[in-house]
Amino acid sequence: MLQISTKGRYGVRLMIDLASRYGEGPVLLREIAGRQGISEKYLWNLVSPLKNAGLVVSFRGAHGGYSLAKPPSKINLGEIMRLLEGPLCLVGCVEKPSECGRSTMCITRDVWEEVSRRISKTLESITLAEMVRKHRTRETEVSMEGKQ
Amino acid sequence: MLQISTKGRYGVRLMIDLASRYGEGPVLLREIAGRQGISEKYLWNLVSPLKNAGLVVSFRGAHGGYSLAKPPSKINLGEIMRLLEGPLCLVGCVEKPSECGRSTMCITRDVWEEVSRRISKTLESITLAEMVRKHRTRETEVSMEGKQ
DNA sequence: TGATTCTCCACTATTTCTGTGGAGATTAAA
DNA sequence: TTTAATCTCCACAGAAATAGTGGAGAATCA
Repeated sequence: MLQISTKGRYGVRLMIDLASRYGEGPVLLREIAGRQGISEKYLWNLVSPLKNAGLVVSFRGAHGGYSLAKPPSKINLGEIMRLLEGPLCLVGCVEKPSECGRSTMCITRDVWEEVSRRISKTLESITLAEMVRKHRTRETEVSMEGKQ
Repeated sequence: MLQISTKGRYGVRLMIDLASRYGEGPVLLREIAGRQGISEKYLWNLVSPLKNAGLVVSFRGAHGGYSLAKPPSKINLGEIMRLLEGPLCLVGCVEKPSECGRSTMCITRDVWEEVSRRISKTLESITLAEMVRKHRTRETEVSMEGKQ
């Protein structure tokens, strides 16, 4: 279906949640789970690869939790998606030259790679900082509307 | 994994195969299957929706087969992919406003829709005619190399 | 008539997705 | 030191999608 999975969707929301609390100390998975409506257990599956890749840091024990490892302006959606969804590639191009035996295939491959490049480029151009800023703007708009 | 399925990949190859024989009468599924290395049976699953959508026409009985319903220059990869992979949308956006209850979600949706738009635009800008032309160019290049 | 070819429904095996369970390790605070 | 909080990790499982097969039947041409 060419749809991204919940891993990518939830993972981005998780990171935006963390980004909007950057500098305020560790955030509990439980809190994020509550705010985002995702089970704490499942969240761990998402935060784990992000931690291994060095995008977030964890603190164990009481008053522990997770924080971004760098400022939100230094993290883009491309790296998050790549960690959670795998290579942002519409076909298994990098790893399997075997698929490329057919000449017709090679022509179509050019197309898939072009599209893949554009997806990567688009996602890499968006940082968590921008997402947080947009989010706050929208929140303000919504609360203003409510008062009219 | 953000990968397109064999439906889309094989389907495009199927259509390029038909396009490169446009005007030469019906083409047998069996021949396409042989050339493309795809089972005849599975090909039917791909050609069926393309026929229902009016992109190809079929001829039954002896000397039957399939042909493009329009010139290759009038068919683009976007419509083929949409028929075989479903809507070219990274999230279930059009059909489910229910998913949109969360405010954070809405911010991320903007991103997914932007990327989806770019994917559509890219694929819609490429016609079968161009693919066939590229294919022939590459074939020539390969045969030239072989003679040196 | 008979061979050819498309048409269509239904079925299955495999893989991926979307989670869940539970035991254990680590740490902060009382 | 004890206790509660919290992350860590492996394994399992149900559900859905993917990829592909089988076989009977209908239409057409020679």
